[in-house]
Order: sequence, then structure tokens, then C-alpha cells
Amino acid sequence: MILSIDPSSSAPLFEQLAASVRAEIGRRALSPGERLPAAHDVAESLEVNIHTVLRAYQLLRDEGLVDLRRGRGAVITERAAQFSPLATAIPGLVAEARRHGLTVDHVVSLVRKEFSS
Amino acid sequence: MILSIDPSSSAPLFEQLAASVRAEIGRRALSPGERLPAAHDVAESLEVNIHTVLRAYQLLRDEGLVDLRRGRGAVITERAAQFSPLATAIPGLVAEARRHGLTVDHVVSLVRKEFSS
DNA sequence: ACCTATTTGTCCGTATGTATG
DNA sequence: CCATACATACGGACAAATAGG
Repeated sequence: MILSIDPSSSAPLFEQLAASVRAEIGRRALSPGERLPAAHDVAESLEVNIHTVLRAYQLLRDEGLVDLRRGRGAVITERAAQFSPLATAIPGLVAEARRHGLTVDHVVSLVRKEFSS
Repeated sequence: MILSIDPSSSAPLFEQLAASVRAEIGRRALSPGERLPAAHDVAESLEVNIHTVLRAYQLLRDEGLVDLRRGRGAVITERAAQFSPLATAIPGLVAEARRHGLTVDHVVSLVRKEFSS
């Protein structure tokens, strides 16, 4: 399933939907040219309103990940192929870690710790 | 009036509303710290739905021109003061280009063409 | 060239939630 | 505690662009 929602999450539904698509793109499970399912179908299968799905699609369009057009649907852009979720955050983190003389293992442990908190 | 709409325009209402605020900021008629009228009030005076106004406010927030917060309203950001006229025009142009499904290259060629005409 | 189904776009309305002051 | 004001989600209606027959 390309789109999914987590009932236990407090994040907005449209954000969750967009995030699930980003994740698929990030792991290359969605490639440029591929089409996302019609908002209507997603809405029906996930039992959410079509507007919620469309809002997620429009968010992805604003991010340049999909090309959204009437009658055509949501198509993964070429730009999406170069998409990496943490492309900007990771280099900054590593640079700062180096400035402080931290080891890779130390940084990793800090990340893991943060994830489990 | 800070926000206005043109009944003869075919542009979406929320785009018109955002554009009118951008214009005010561009001519320095709105300064950082100033608050836009509550969406509810704008909706009532212009006889549009509150969601249409909120969508315009959210668009301006995405562009970094206003700080939008619950219970507080829409406040002009510091960044807005440094915005050049082009910096205010570009987001609107890009937003509209995206709505029409235009590619970056297409928009660029249109701009170049316009410059050389 | 025409028609139809599909699909997103906008706008309205309503309800409820949540942060701010 | 309370009023204000934005945030999200639902639903409905109609418009407009696209694709396919």
C-alpha cells in the first residue's frame, strides 16, 4: 500500500498521507512517471475524505515531488528521483559533530537515544 | 482595505486575497509585527467563506510573509520587510505555474521570452 | 469533432479540536 | 475559566482539464 495512516498518531491525516508517499519515494519504491492512485480511491480504501487526500497530494506538489493535474492524477516527478529526506539535515549534523570531535558511534548512539525517547 | 477581491478576475479567491496582502507588504503599507484582520472578519466583510481566507493566510505563511498562530492571528514577519518586489511576485507566479502543470523549464523559457520581447 | 468518464480545483458549509491571551 | 482565532476533517456542489472511445 502506497498510502497509509496510523490511527495512534497525533499527526494530521494529510501529513501522514504525504509522509507515507515521501517514504516510498525515499526508498525508491516509487519512481518518476509512476502515478499515485486517484484521490477518490485512496479516500475510499482508507475511509478518509477525498479532500484530505487531495490536500496531501497538493502538499507533495508544493514540495516538487509530484505533478498534479486535473483528469490526469498525481505523477511522480523526475526531481523526486533525487529526493532524499535528510539530504540537508545529515551533512549539517555530521559537520557539527566533527567540529566537536565526536566519533561516528557517539553520534549514532545519540540518534538512537533520541528516537527511543 | 488590506484584503480585496476582484469579481472580474478568474484567479482563485484565495490567490487574490494573498496577492493583495503581498502588494501591501511590497509597498510597505504593512510592516513586521502588524496583524492582519481575523479571518472571520475578512470573510464576513468580503462575503467569502472563512476557509478561503484561511487558505490565503496559510499560503502567505508558507511563503514566510506571515506568522500564523492559533488564538493569535496572522502577524507580518520580520522577513517580510526584507522582501523585494520580485521576491513577492515569484511565489505567486510559481504557484500559478504549478496549478497549470507547467515545468520549471517552461516557465523559464516564458520569462526569457518576455524579457526579449 | 464529439461525447463521456475520470480526476483534480475551488468554494461553501458545519463540526470539533487546540493554542493563545 | 473564558473568549478568540486558527487547524483539521468531514460533506456537498460545481467547475475545469484530461484521456479515451
